[in-house]
Amino acid sequence: MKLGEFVAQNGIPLSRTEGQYVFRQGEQDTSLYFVKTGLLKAYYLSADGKENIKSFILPGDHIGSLMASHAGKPCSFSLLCLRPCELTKLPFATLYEAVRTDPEISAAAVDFLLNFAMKKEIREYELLCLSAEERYRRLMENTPDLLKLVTQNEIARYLGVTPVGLSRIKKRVMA
Amino acid sequence: MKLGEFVAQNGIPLSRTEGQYVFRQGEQDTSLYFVKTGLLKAYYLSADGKENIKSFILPGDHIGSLMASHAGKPCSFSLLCLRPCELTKLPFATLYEAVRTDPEISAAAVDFLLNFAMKKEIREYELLCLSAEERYRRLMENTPDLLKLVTQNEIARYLGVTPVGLSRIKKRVMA
DNA sequence: CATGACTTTTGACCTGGGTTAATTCCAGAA
DNA sequence: TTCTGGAATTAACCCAGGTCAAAAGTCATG
Repeated sequence: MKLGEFVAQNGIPLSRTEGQYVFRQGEQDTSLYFVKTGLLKAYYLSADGKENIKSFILPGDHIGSLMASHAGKPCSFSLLCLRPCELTKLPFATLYEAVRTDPEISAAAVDFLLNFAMKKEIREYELLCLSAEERYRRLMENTPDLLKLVTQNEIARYLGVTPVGLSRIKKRVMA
Repeated sequence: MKLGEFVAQNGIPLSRTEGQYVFRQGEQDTSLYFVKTGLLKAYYLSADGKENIKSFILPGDHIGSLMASHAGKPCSFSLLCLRPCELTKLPFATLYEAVRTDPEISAAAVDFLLNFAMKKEIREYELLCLSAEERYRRLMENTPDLLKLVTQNEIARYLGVTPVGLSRIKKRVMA
């Protein structure tokens, strides 16, 4: 993919150890991050201290705060490394600039965004239409490997239930 | 916006009366629709007959099935007119072609998709992190006019609760 | 004014998942 | 092998919202 080359040439390598943040909710971070190795979680922290996990980010995936990069607002979520990570950091402005001047990059960006939008639609569908149990079943089918990489606590926060709730769902599903 | 011109020049005008479908879940429809006037709802129908409303589409908004247009799958939701509608239909392939050849269109498409992705992120956040009551409060604040355009039944299905549930939430919120 | 056909509200009851707190399970350190 | 601290399970209790069914609005039409 042409976009991959662009990122490799214009991005800045970045290492993070387990437990380090890439950025925190409320901060201003206008870069995109492409994951070479490692594992991260993007999560919202509510005013009353509840954590909700937006997504897990695996090698080959990418992440960044659209709110911060494109709308000039603070990041609405935090990005934390669950494993040591090798990332490539690309300032959003660099890509946005390239979109205006390089047609090939621009077309690649459109593809990139189309895929991104489709993923978001699927997640929206799952949250709107499926029960927590159905979401858990889907996760088991679609990304069973993820279940081994993160704690059940985190799976729960990703599915939109508490760890206690997920434990009950598991029992029910296995029976 | 440059994209608006492109749509006006390359799109096909389309009229629909209240109650007519633009496309139905399961069909193959690879066009984007830009709303001039009217009101539509995009909704999922589950196997057991439950309706969940993905979004309401107002004048100035746009809609289309990414799954169908970009991934070659059938539409995952239906698009129904709640009022007589004047639309502009633009085959996705036409736009996609233009993206490859016209840098200006391409850049506009990137902006378009960025805005789209941001909206999706907000909805994802609301569904993941907020209770039905909080979602209702937000809706009242952000788009109070919508409450007058559609039935409470439909508002409920948009918020992810039943009409009965919403009636109770309303009572609670007003008190 | 009366008649349907909705839409909304209410009531009774049920259930999935939240909350809190106590256990039980580990896996790694000593 | 034994500690120890976090992860997961279990139990008891609670509540938001679901379901079903009845009642009460609402409103266009004859």
